[in-house]
Amino acid sequence: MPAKPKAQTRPRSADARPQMFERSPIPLYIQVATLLRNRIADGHFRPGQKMPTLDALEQEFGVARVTVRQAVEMLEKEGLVSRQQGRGTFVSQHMRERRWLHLTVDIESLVQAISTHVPRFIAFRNPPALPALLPGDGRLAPDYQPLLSVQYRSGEPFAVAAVHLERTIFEKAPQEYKTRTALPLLLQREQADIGRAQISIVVGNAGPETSERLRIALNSPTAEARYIVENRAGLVIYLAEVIYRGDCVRFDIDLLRSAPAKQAKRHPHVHEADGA
Amino acid sequence: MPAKPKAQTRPRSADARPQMFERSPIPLYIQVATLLRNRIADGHFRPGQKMPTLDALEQEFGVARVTVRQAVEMLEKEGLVSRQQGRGTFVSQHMRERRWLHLTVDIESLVQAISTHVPRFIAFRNPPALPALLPGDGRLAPDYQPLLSVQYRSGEPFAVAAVHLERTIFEKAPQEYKTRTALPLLLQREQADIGRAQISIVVGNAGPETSERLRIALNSPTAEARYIVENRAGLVIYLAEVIYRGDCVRFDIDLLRSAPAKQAKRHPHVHEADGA
DNA sequence: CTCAATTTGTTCGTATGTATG
DNA sequence: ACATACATACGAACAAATTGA
Repeated sequence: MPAKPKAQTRPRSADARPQMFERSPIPLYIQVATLLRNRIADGHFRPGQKMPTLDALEQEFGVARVTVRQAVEMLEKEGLVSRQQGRGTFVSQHMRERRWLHLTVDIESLVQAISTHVPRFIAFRNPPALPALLPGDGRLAPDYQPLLSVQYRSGEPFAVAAVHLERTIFEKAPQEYKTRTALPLLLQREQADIGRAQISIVVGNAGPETSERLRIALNSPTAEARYIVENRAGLVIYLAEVIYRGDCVRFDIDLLRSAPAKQAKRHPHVHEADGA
Repeated sequence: MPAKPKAQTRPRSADARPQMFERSPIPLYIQVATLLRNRIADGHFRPGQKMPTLDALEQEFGVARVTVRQAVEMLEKEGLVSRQQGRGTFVSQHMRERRWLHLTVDIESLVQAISTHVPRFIAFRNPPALPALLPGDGRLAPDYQPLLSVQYRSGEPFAVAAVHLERTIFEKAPQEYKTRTALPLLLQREQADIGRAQISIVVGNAGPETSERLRIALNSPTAEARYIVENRAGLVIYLAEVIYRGDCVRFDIDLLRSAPAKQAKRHPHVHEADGA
């Protein structure tokens, strides 16, 4: 045997990742696939267009040919591209509009949007915990009715809602609250006594139950919206955590309070009384 | 000797994942680590408390001992837990408050919050593309000045901003716009002529440049906020895409846009929880 | 002090997945 | 397609430290 039958191949430790990918533990080919998928989604690659050659991609990302090939293979299985020997890889579809859920965040628009959603209520044994209060929030009532539901749109689940409704308000119309979305009902029935309504939005990641119910991967990104409604006395009468799939939702917020005429009946807060 | 010392070992194809983890291509031990980290973050496991034994976790998640051990090892390297042979694993710190950037989304609060941020401007060759307009947006001006910056907080980058400022407005005070955050300046200088201001927020994932600039993993979740400001004639004078780290930001929105003067008293504009 | 139970640490063998050239 | 290297994951057995009886 010669000293070096195939010379100094020096497989660079097989996984010394290119800089670009180094911060992520996710398999390389999946990261590459995600990059390419994003380029299709944002129109960088358009339907019918030829994708860069394997060589080009290999060059650009600094990965092995097999790796980028594996990535393209994923996209083909998803139906996003089609490959042809000798010709190249072509973008087949425009990705269907991902962010189809547009929530305009003011009270009327929101209520209107929410009323069109279809909730399926879920039985539970251990009632879900109340979301934590933030500084500036009002005080808690002694008892809340929990209501768990999954929101569907054409058969696909897109959000899970864990609602906590102040007990006495729930008791006023339990059958309604148990079958319909609570927020529109609440605002309709208690309109005169609403003192404060706020949403807080964070980017989260799906836990085991959520990922199961939304049929998404564990820890995939979500938008968590925490709704809080207080009456004029500063009592929290509604506290909900709604977890949306991160990839389908958009929140639109008007920065200038374009106060429609209706909002003229707004009532000022009276929080000074209880030492805010 | 019992009948089956090692019996039917049947190594179940080495990676036939338990149901719970099946939807994710991420290595198992990292998924488990994330679950445990979340439990520490949300107070399910408290500082000083003993974590479940390896055996228990192994049982709960249906993974091998070595795997769960690898997960705990990650947490130890992060300084979240400490392990002692023969005793167990203990939660060492309360996780520092992750979401320290609280953006109250109304124009005054937002401007005030943004003015405290420290931008470092970035040179660029290819000017960044204009974010896409949405239905309902105004019309575009013929020319915009792009401004790229990274926002820092105690040395850590938390957002990248790609601002497009209408050319003639930029030319009125180029030096100022090149050194300070544009939005507060703009609203101050053009206050009388603002016709519309809106934010749209989506959950996104960091592309190559963003992940590099924010020093986060490629494709890790982000909050993308698209700011648009139009003058009274419906001309888009400011269009910005700000990409925040997904794990540090919270958006607070008042649904009842009540009178700003009083609101200011109750909600401090930005409360930044102690970062360190 | 010893013993046993508990709990983490270590190692082996095997199978498969990822990534390179 | 192949040879190579390393990472991931499994199951099992054993070693070492801690605790309490």
